[in-house]
Amino acid sequence: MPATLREVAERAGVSVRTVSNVVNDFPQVAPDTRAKVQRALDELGYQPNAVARTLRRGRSGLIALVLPELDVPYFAELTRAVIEQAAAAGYTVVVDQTDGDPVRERELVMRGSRAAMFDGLIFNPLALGDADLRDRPSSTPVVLLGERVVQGGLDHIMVDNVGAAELATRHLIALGRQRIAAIGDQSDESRQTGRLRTQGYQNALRAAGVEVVPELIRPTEFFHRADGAAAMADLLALPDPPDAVFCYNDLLALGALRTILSRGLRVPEDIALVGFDDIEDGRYSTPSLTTIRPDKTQIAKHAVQLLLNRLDGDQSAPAEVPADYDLVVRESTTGISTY
Amino acid sequence: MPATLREVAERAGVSVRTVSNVVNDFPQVAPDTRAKVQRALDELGYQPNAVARTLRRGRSGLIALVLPELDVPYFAELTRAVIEQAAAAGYTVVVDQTDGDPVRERELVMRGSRAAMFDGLIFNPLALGDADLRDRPSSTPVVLLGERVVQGGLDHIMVDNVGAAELATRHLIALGRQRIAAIGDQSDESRQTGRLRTQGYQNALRAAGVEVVPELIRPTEFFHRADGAAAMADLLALPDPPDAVFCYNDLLALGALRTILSRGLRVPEDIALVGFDDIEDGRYSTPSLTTIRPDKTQIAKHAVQLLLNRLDGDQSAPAEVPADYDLVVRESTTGISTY
DNA sequence: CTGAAAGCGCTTACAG
DNA sequence: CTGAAAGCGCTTACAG
Repeated sequence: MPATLREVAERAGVSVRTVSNVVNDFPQVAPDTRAKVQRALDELGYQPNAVARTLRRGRSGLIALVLPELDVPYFAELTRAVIEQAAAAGYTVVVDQTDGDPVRERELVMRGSRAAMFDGLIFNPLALGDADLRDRPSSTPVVLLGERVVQGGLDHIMVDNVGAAELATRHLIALGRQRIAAIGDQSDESRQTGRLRTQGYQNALRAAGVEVVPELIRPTEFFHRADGAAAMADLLALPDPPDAVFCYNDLLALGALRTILSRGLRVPEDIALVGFDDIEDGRYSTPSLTTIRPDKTQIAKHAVQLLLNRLDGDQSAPAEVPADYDLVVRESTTGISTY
Repeated sequence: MPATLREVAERAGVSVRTVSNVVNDFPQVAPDTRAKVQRALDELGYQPNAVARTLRRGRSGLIALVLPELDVPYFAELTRAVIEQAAAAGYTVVVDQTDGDPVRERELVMRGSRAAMFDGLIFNPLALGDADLRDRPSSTPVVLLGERVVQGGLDHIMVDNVGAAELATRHLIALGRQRIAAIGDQSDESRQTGRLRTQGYQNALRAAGVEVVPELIRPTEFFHRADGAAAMADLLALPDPPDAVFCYNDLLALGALRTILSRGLRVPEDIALVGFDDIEDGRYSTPSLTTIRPDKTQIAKHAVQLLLNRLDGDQSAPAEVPADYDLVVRESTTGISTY
């Protein structure tokens, strides 16, 4: 059992108030009282009880980051950025994973359960939408990440998926490709990302006068390597396979790359590839991956800042913050230069 | 402000005790009392205060997983496994990242700070060793992961690094390779992993009568792709480059692979490659990666089980649990079969 | 500069 | 089956 404040006070022959003053480094403590208390503190190896302190103060110093999947590199990299930003503000981040499961998302965000020890939440939903989030019983501030459209009056940071997908597709068009496929469309109403990127892809094709061919738009259930590999196999089985593919994230692109190379085809000579996310894997694949790079540091910075504002009592209208992105051109569209 | 138990009690015209009984689903509540209370609960949107509950109960239902780096795929994949195992036991896992920084490791594990709201800790140290962990002031149970040797009387799960490295190296020897390099040695006293794997590598070479060539053993600061790429470049600059490389993790191997391919060399024809960890990236690279596969599910299962035992008051001697592993042979040593 | 005491929001023996 | 009350370990206005 760790020592309590009262035990320290008894040992030092002072009141708990004075011990608390010393523990919290308050200035108005007489030097020799401080020394006496400090000795008792050391002897008993006192550690403040964080739970009691939180109950009393009304703040834990903890914020939760709730993400679909920690082992998706984009989220892992984003997590690193959020942890750094929060640490700079004196907050500790704890991370939780939902697998995009609506039940788990609801449980974590509605905080019915014991997860409710956090001062605030940064939440990237996959399944939950406007309706679910509208009347949370909790007053814990939430900042939303990602494309799930929520009009429910919560701060929200997202990349312009349509614009980014257009940019990626235009790049392939500019390369002179004519049969440009897309991997990652999602028919599921609750998954917005795929739909929005398909929209941008189609916009770009139409603007360039390139025909939109439905069979070149491949839906996937998830955005994992395996999905990309399978979708690419389907595309290669087409009578007239594509000469370029826009994959809705880098994991899909890496899966597609594996399939292409395993058939003895070349990237980008036979098929050019563009991904999305700029995860580290894509910088080290051969060929390296041309991709859309969302500014993860900026996303993290905004998310933490918005949350801190709310914690400070900011009552202003919910913010809709667009995150910057750009196109990073690498070997999967320009070719490998062996040196 | 969320409603409190007392407010619900007043509204329902009962005592807090009765409300608590309803909230916690205790059976001995009269049906109509229950209904009355339930109505008040619903009307006020009552959510129990998890902090107060934890203070009172002495348990939060939260366990912390403290890892060096979340964006290293091995740890991300391990995290998934731990979350699954803990969830099965009714615990929620929160994850924290130390970057192997001794200051952060100490802060989190010694729980000087507000992180101290967890019932238990699963900790993979990088910098902290025996001495540091010996006299923790806290009584929160800890289970250690990884190779950092700790005799301090804590439960500990680790893979046999020496044995696994021998297995990997023997595989390369069996392929007939003669100049087998190693990437990932660590001279730093506090980093055990590299040293142990080098030992296994050397054991295997000696047992096979292959000369140990110091210049073929490359130290790296971290176990990241960039380190592997740089170390491989050094090896290729040697007058007599290796014909095989054992990389101490898959990330190093993926970096090395990138360097090899970018020089126009072939894997495995010119240089065979073996990694360690079996991360998903290595299953989708071209060529796919031969690797040592630690049983991550088993590690997670043991870690959670050991922790639960301690939480249940288990006072037995600290356990040293070896984790299973095996060699997964893929294209980076056997060659790519295009189909 | 320090003490005695209230209270954060729960849970739970103790009565009845 | 339900109420009045103590207490988990802190922090902090209120006195002095």
